[in-house]
Amino acid sequence: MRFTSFEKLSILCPDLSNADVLKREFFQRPTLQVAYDVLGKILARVFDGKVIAGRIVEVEAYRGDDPASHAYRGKTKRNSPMFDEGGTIYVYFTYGMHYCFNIVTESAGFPAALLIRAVEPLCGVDIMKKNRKTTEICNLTNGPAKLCQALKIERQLSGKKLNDGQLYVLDDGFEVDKKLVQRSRRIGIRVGTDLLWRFYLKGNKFVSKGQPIK
DNA sequence: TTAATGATGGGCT
DNA sequence: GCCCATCATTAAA
Repeated sequence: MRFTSFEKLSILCPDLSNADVLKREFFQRPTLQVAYDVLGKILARVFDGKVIAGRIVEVEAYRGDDPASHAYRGKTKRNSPMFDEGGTIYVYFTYGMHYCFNIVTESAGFPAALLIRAVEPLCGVDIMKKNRKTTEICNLTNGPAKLCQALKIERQLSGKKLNDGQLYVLDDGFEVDKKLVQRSRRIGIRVGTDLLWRFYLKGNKFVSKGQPIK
């Protein structure tokens, strides 16, 4: 299945003109496996007739059996997308001002998701600069809330499906050097800090610095 | 280092 | 229902 829903794509985003949309089944697998495999894939937002996209370079896994997960205490209005099938979008609002974007994984009824923490800008950089109110490339998408701002990912997408007109995950054939995939503890949490469920591409300048181990 | 900023949800009545 | 600590962050100092 090709990413053909937007005709001007090849003009605006030459790198994506031949990219494949990842099948729903890609996300309906064990969360940690998806976390590993999704590094290097492309996150593409179609908004206002334009495409904004970046390559995924840092993710964190959150599972229902994990105390750091929003789904740990069961289903609520906010976290209900985490209980849907893999390939669903989960966006939450936090700290009174930020959105964070997650890709739901596993099968329906098994709550789990991947927090996308950083992408490397590929296209629509001028739009990203406008959305982020900065011209510094390296400050556009190097954080979970930053990339949401850059790609205009907001609450209304939560619960919707990927690859359905608004937000896509694509494979452009880019091969990740698997030796560069690193694991670490997750960032910004108070519980579940022992789990090495953060995955990132070593040396990529959009990846977070990380947190000291206490 | 800390303020910004408000939705969320757990605990209680 | 009400209360209020917490929060998968960011930018400024």
